Amino acid sequence: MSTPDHLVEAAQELLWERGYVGTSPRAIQRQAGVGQGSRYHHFAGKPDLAPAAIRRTAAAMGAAAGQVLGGRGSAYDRISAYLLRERDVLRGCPVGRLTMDPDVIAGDELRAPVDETIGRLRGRLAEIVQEGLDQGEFDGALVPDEIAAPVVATVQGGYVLARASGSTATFDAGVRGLLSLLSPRAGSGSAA
Amino acid sequence: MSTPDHLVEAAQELLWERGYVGTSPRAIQRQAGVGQGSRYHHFAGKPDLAPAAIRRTAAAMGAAAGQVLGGRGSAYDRISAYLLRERDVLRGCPVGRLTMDPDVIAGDELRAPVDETIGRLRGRLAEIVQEGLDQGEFDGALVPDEIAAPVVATVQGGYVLARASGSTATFDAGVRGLLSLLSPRAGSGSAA
DNA sequence: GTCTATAGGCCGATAGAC
DNA sequence: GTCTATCGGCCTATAGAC
Repeated sequence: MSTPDHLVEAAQELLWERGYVGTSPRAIQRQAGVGQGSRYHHFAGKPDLAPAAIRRTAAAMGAAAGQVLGGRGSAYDRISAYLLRERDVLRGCPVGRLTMDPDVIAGDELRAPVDETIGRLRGRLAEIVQEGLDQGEFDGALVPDEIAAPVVATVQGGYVLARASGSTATFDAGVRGLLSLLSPRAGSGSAA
Repeated sequence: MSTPDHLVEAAQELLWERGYVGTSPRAIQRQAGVGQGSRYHHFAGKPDLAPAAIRRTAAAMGAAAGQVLGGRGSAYDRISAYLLRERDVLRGCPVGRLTMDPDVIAGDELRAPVDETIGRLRGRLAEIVQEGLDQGEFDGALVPDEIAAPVVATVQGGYVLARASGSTATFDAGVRGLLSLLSPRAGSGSAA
């Protein structure tokens, strides 16, 4: 792997762990094991390195989510697969985490990749809910966009619960609870 | 108001906006409009000031949530009141936000007030869900702890969605969607 | 109880050798 | 392309005057 890639990867790790305000370019180069000159040769500064790292993280996240959601089961099965997907829960979401950073939210360059990744995820989930509605799998009163939102939010908020308590149990409880609310058996569903 | 209170209040504001790693003692004293000597007279340093600020914020949040949840309507009505409660959505949750901070999570002194506040909120919501179950208001298959979690998570995750998109619309969509899933009319509920 | 001055550290960025 | 040296800035914390 080339030096720029090393730097971007180190930046991804630190942005995930400490956010934008907590990540110094010095720490990035230290983590990447490269000198100061090398870093400045490849990147103009933090405002140049951070977007590259965020874009790469966002792309990886989007691809992983897309793969889970692109399966072949019922709508409920695919949403379930997304919610139950393996995660490093106590580390939180490398993309969603950035929204708590004022410097990320302040400008479009850093915010855009975050917004697009989460927006696409919501859109994809809404499509799947619509498919479920078409199949009579869900209560016809449900609005796809309004179901996609709490699905994503339960994951993002689940990280908050888990990190607050220091345990993944609360994340898991949230996922199970949301699935019980979505369950075709629990809703009036096609049987209504 | 006394000088220590000024400092704690300034710390609360900055911790909400920029988190622990992004908040310098210097910025706190600047915001409070006091000098360096005054600050060090009242507080030993950031590890002394931050817990005081976090505890006060957590107490205020807990009291506000308790008031909304202590109403007299049906279980659904009280959960609905909590979810629809007025919020400064784009600023996010002053308590939940802290969970994304590695320095807050690292030690018990800063994490404990956050954990207790969120834990009590979950517990209170679970009690209300149990009341709803007792009244036949909800589907009997629902587990109180597992419903309380996505309720809190939808709020916490809703902040992520809203801040990512720069709009409160996604937060509102999540709340509406979750309420539609909880609605006695949509579930099999007492009619099952 | 509050001020100013100062010490010492880390940071971001640049300059220049190799 | 990578290094080391260095400047200027902001920070945390302390010391001492008032």
